[in-house]
Amino acid sequence: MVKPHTQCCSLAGALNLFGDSWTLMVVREAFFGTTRFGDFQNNIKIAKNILADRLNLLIEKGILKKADVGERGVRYEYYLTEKGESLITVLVAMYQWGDRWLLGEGNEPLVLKDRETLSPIAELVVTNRDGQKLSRADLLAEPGPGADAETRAWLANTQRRRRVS
Amino acid sequence: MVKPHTQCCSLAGALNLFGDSWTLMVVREAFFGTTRFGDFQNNIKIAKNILADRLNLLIEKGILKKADVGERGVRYEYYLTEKGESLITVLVAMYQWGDRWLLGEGNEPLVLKDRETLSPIAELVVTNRDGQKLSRADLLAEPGPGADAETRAWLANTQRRRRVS
DNA sequence: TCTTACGGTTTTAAAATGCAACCGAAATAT
DNA sequence: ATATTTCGGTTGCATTTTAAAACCGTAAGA
Repeated sequence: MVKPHTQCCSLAGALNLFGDSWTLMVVREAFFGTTRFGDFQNNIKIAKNILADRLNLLIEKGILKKADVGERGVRYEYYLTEKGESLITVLVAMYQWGDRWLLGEGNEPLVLKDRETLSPIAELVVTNRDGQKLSRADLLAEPGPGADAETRAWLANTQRRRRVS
Repeated sequence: MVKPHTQCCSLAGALNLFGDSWTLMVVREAFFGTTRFGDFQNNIKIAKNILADRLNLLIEKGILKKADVGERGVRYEYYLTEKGESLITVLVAMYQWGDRWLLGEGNEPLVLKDRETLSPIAELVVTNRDGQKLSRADLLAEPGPGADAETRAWLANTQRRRRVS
C-alpha cells in the first residue's frame, strides 16, 4: 500500500488492506477454489512478485492461511480463513454492482447460484431491521461506541454540510 | 490505475474503477454529503492532484456529476449520480466487514441508522430467493448470458479444482 | 537419474503517488 | 473600487509501487 489511511474509520482500514488492483482478485480466486500459487498466477494475469507479495499480506492479515501439502518436502496451498470467507458480502456487492452498472443486465458473465435450489442468489439490499430497503437519503450516521475525537469532528462536519444542502 | 484488468469479469471492472486507496474514500465522502473540493480535501487527507484526478475519473465514469453553483462565476459542487448512490451496498459491506474483523464488535466508530426508526441498519447477508443465508460452500458459479470463452475456460478450471479438493 | 514443474526472489524500467510551490478566478472585507 | 483571502485546481520533482523478465533452488514425475 502506498500510504496507509490513518483514520480509524473501518472503511479506511479495509482500503488499507485491499485498496489496490490485485488483492481482491486474489481473494476472489481463493473464494472460487484456487489454492496453488501457479493457479492464482494463471487465472488472474498477475506478476509473480506481486502475487507473492499479496499472498503474504493476506496471510499476515489473517485472511488466508498457508498449508503445507508436500509429500516429500514442502509445497503450499492457500485457503481462506473465516475472516476471509466473510468477505463474501464485499465480493457479491461488487459483482452485483458491476453486473448492473458496468456490463448491464443480461450481460452477466457469471451467475452465482444456490447449490441446493440452483436458483440465482438474491440481490444484496441495505435494509432496516424490518427489512425495508434504505437508500442514501434514509441513512443517518451517528458516532458509535468506538468513536474518537477525530471521527466526531468529521461527523459534525458532514452533518453540518448536509443540513445546509 | 496502474494496469487495467482485461477480463470482462465485473469484479475486475469494478476494481479498474476503485481498485486503489482513494477512490472509494472520495465516494464515501460524497455519500455522506460532501460536495466541495476543499471539503473533500480536508475530510480525507488527500493530495490535491490526486483528489482532482479521482474526481475527474469518477465524473468520467458516471459516478459523480459536477454542478456549477457559482453566483458571479463558476464554482463547482460534486454529487453522486444514481450509479454512484447504488454503491451503497459496496460501502456498507466494507464498513460492516471492517467493523467486525478489523475493529471488533463494540468498537464501531460509526453507526448507520435508519433515519425514520433510528435503529441501526441490518447486517448485509447473501441469501437465496427464500432468504436463507448462503456461505461460500453453498455457492455455485455458472456461466451467465454474457460469458465469453475466457470466462468459460476460467470457470472450467476452478470447477475442476474444486471437485478435486 | 534426468527432466520438468513449482514457487518463488532479484533486477530494472515504467508508472503512480505525495508534497510543495504556484496561479488565476471568485468571494469577501475595507 | 480596491485589497485580501479563499477556492479550485496545475505543475514539477522526489519517492514509492508496479510490471516484466531473468534467474534459481527444490519437488515431483518419467
